[in-house]
Amino acid sequence: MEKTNHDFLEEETVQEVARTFKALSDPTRIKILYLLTQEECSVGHIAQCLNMTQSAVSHQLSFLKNLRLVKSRRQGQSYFYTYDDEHVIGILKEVINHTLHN
Amino acid sequence: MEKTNHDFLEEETVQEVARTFKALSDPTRIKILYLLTQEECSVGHIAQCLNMTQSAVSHQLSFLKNLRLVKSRRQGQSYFYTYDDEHVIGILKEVINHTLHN
DNA sequence: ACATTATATGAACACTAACTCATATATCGC
DNA sequence: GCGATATATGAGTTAGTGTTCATATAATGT
Repeated sequence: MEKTNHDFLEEETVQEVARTFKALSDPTRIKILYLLTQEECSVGHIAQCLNMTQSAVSHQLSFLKNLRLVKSRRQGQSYFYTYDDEHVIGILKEVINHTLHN
Repeated sequence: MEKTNHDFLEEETVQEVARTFKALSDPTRIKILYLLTQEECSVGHIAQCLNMTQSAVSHQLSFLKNLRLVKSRRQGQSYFYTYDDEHVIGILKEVINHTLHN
């Protein structure tokens, strides 16, 4: 096929798609998001569940929040996080299931 | 929820899921895979279409081949690549469409 | 107001990843 | 066999990523 006959994605589109997948490409972030599919979690709870430092978890949460994949609400001294992108969570679950059944 | 009541993924599963998403997290690989959804391509053709060096494309193809996301056949001096994982291509298309319609 | 608890944030560090450059390998036409 | 073409591959470089450590911010209980 000639180059001119191909369908090319806009550079901006490619970048955005890459960003989405990148968010899901780290084991820690996968674990965090998977936890959040089960319940709203505080930072400390996540850290405890995943055996990670508070700081490491917080950094990743702020990463996910920038991409609007999670959101947070304050309650007293704690922040509670929930996922905020049904589509991305759906993709994650799909790949997890596919991986489990292979 | 108590930690013991959560559902945790096997470490191996998480790693594999992360690998899959990582494959899709780079703009170049996205472009290559998207091209391959349209037709079987030689390395040179891909390089020309994407304005990249032969070497850069070849490195990424070998990356994708290691994960069995693409396969190649030789024809004369050329190698022709096709995608080799319907599920991953499906995920890619889904995220592309979702990105386009937002 | 002060100590405590929970979280966020910035800097530094180690590790990884993608590209370039040079070169190796393999096929083709002659 | 030889030059030309197409691709693969290894080393080196540079940019990016995830963690730790130290510290800042903010709410709570006394």
